[in-house]
Amino acid sequence: MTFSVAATTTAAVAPPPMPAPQTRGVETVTGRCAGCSARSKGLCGALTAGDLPNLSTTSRPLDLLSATPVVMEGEEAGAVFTVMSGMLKLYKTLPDGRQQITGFATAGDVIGLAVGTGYAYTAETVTASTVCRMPRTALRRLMERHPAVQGRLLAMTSVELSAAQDQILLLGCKTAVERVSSFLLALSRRSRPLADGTPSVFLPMPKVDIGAYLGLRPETLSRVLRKLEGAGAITRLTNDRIRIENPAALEAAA
Amino acid sequence: MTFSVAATTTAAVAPPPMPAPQTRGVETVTGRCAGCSARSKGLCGALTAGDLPNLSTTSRPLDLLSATPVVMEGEEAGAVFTVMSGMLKLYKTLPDGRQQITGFATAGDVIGLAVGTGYAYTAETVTASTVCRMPRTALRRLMERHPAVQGRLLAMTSVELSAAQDQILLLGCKTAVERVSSFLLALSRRSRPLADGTPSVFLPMPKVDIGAYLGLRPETLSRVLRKLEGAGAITRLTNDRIRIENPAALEAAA
DNA sequence: GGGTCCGGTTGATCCAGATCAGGGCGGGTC
DNA sequence: GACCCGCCCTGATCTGGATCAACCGGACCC
Repeated sequence: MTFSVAATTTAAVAPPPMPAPQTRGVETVTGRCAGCSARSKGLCGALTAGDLPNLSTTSRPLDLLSATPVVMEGEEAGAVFTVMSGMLKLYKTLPDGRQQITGFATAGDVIGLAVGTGYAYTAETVTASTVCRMPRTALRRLMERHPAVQGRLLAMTSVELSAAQDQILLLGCKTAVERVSSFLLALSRRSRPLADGTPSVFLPMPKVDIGAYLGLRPETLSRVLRKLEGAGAITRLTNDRIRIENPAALEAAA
Repeated sequence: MTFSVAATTTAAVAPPPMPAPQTRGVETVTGRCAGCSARSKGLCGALTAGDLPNLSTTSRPLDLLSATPVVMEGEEAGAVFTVMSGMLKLYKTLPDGRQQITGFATAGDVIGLAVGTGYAYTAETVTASTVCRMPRTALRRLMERHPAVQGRLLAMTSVELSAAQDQILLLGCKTAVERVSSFLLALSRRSRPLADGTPSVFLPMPKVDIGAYLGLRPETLSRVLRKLEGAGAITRLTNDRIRIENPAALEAAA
C-alpha cells in the first residue's frame, strides 16, 4: 500500500487525456499505454513495449470524481483496476454499518484482485482519480502469456500482505499516540519533503477516514495530533498538510 | 491461514517417517514426497508425480518439539517451510516486548515467504510439529521451471491477504465478544464435528496466545468464554476443546 | 448579505477492557 | 507423599479511548 500522493483534493475531473476511444491505428493505441505514468510502478511494468498495443485493446482509463465507488465488497469481481493518479480508500463494512479502512491506494496500486468470485472490500475515491480498468479474463490471459506479470502480481500481493500484517500489529498492540506516529512516519517515508528540505505529509482524506484506518475516533485523532504538536514533533501547516519537525521524536513514540 | 487442527498437544516427537536421509535410490526419494500428507494442500500440489524426485533432493522434513522457533523476524530468509502436521504461531514483536500473533499455521500452510531479505515475522511451534524445509533458491528455480507453482503461491498469498484484512476488520472494529465469536466460528468451519455431529473446535494453544491473536488479555478471553457459555452458545468440554451448541447465536454475536 | 451544512476541534463524562491481585488445579520432580 | 510451577479462572479497581455535546469556521446556496 503506497502513499506517494499527488492529487487534487476535491477538484473537478480533468478532460479525458485521449481524443476518444475511436480507432486511430495501432500507433496511437500503443501510445496510450506507453505514456502511462503508472506503468513502471503497476502491473504493466512487467511488459515490454511490444506488448502494449495488445494491452491497450483490453484496458481503459477512467476519470473519476471524488467519493466515487469503484468496486463494492461482495459484488462479482469482473475486473481489476490500476490506480493512475489520485487516491482511493479500501474498506470493509460490518452488518451494522461500522467500517474499517484497510488501506489507501495511490498511483501504481492494483485494486480489485479477488480470491473467489466477489470483491473482498469496497474501494472508493477520496480525491478525483484516474484508474485503468482491465477485465479479469484479460488479466488471466496476460498472466498465462507472460509469467513475468504473474511474478509481478505475486510480489505486489506479498508487499500488501506484509503491510497488512504491520497493520495487524498496529491495531492489536499500539496505543493511540503510537498509531498516529507510525502512520505519519510511514507516510513521510513515501512523500517528497518540502522546498526547505523538512519532511512533510499530505493528508487529502478526511480525519474520520484516517481514524477508521487507525482504529480511532476522529476526536481521539485530533487530540493526539494536538499532543504531538505540543511536544514539538509536528506542525500543522494546513488542514491537509503536516510538517514533521522531529522524526526522531515520532520514531520514539511509534 | 487454515485451522484444521489435528495434532498432539505437548507430546513427544514421533520417530522420523523415513528410514534415514541415506541414499536409497530415486524410488524411495520419490516416495517421500509422493506420500506427503500435506502435498495436495501445500505448494507442491501444483506439481505432477514426475516432478517429485527432484523436489525430494532439495526439501527435507523436520520433526520439531513444541515451543521450537522455526523462523525469526528480521533474520535472513534462507528457506521456506511447509507445515506437514501440528500447529505454529506466527507473531511480530515490538521493541518493548509486546507481541501480536498474526496467525496460526497448520498442515499445508507455507511459512517464511519474505518480501525483502528478512523474515517478516517469527514462527514457533505451539504443538509438536513436522515441517518441510525448502531453500529459497530451490523455490525460485521451481517457480521458474513450473509457472503453476508460482500460480499456486499467488493463490495462497491472496488467501492470506484476505484473511489478514479480515483480521484488520476484527481488530479495528469488533468488541471482545464479537472477536471471540468470530474466532470460534472461523475455527469450527475448518474442523470436523464431534462423533454426535455437533461442531466443535480444538484449541491446543494457551489462552494467552489466543488473546494475543485477538488483541485481548487472557482474563478478558476467559470472561467472554464464560459469558458465551452462560448464554448457551458453547460448552467447554476440556481446557482445549469447546463444543459449539448454537452456531446461530455465535453468528449473531460476531 | 444570511442561512445551512459539514468537517474539525474541544470539553465532560462514561465504559469496555486492561491491570492488579489472589486462588485453584493438574502435572512434573524429588 | 510434599513441593513447585504454569496455566487458568475470578474478583476488584483503574484508565485510555469512546461517547456525548457544544462550538467554530469555511464552503456553498439562495
